Amino acid sequence: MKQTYISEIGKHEGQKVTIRGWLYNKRSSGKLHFLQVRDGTGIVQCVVFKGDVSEEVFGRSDAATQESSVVVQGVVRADKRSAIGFEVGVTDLKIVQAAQEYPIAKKDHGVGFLMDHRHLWLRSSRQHAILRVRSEIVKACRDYYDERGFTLVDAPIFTPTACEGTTTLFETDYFGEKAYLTQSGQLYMEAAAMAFGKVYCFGPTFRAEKSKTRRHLTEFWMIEPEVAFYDLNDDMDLAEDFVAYVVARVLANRRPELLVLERDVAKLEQVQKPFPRISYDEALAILKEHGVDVPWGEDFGGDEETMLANHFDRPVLVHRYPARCKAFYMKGDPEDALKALCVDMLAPEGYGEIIGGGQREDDLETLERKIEEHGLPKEAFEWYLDVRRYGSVPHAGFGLGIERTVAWICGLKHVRETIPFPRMLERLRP
RNA sequence: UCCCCUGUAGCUCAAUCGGCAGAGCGAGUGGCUGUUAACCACUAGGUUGUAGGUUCAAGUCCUACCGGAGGAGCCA
Repeated sequence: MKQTYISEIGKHEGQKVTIRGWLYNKRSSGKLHFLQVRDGTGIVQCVVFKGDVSEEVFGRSDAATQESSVVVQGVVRADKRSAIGFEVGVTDLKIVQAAQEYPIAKKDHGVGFLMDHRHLWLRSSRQHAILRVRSEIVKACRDYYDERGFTLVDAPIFTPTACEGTTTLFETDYFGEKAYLTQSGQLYMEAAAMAFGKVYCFGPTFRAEKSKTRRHLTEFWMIEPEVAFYDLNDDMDLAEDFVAYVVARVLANRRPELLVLERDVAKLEQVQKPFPRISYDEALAILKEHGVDVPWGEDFGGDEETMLANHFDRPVLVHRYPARCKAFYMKGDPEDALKALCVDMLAPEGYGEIIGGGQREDDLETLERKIEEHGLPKEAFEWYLDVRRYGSVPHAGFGLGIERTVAWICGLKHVRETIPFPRMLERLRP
């Protein structure tokens, strides 16, 4: 008999179906066994009544252990007591494999234990919901650019040089030469934008920073659009429209998962265009109102970002930071040489920076001077300078960190749950 | 790299002033025809992270190391 997925079970009321999955939990009451069976699309209660099945089937049901793989046959019936409105009256049960004693119990576990068992933790309903939201976010990101004439141009993972300095990169041996795992595809996207106009890349990036916070991973995913002939304002328009679109998609397609996560959906529904846009100088003024005095030229710490974000009910764009706390390729503000034409987007509710980007320096001589000022080896950037030698145009782009975005939309305390197998300062396995 | 907390049964935790290592969950056995982290009864389960030290006596105090957690800094 053909397999029926639990998500489709309501269409089969009164029919005999076959469900293949795993035993999520079991309760029993003498002659009745209540098997909670999950198949990846949902969980359904399968009721085994001693009077309805053979001695063998009832015995197998009695002996079935948590997370054993099973094939259940039975009749779908509506039941008001069920969370999904239906249950299955079992007629036959086969055990594909009888699971050993399952390490993850129904009650409390510490984070360390759960992270050690991440490969099994993925089966729990909460982790399941988070990764379904992540999947939707990734799809929404791709759809957004694909539907707007962008071309996906994948950036390399192995890179010969750092964007700026080598202290935060993972070094590898590349046939006797030093290579680094990429920390951004941006420089390659700039070259690609001059070929295709509108491009994006989406892939993993790596940072060897010894950061031990709820917002950091050593391996995380980033989507980086880059557009020829865009200035800073175009860039901010794009970032705002993009983030509003992604949030709307999750609200449209993943509400049940947000419910499982007990996310305050009203806060997400407020994420509508336009987003507030403030300059770095205005941000300093807001911080001062809250009694925090950041000297001009300093970057914001986590507390300051949270304070700024809490000032608004939706993501806020902060633009024109001091040039000295930004990368060499950022274009200087023509109205104030001390400032860069850059923008960060801070997520609400203390989730921090989810986007960083800006307009790039498009003048050859200025860029050469900046590379020198930053003490970077010019020969390594010759190919990048070529982009300015042959038909340079104003252009801009940004990078959005997927994990911080997932953490924000799901309302999670820590980014470690937003990626299937997180890589962190003290954690490489499983 | 720094600061702080922490390590006791498979898991989550308790153990008063340094004085008999205990509970819940999970597991096993038995019971129960509507359970929703089911419930009830019984059973098993321990080199208290490791190595030293102080003491009549250390899970408890001290030192070092190892693991875990939170925070800071770092962080296109």
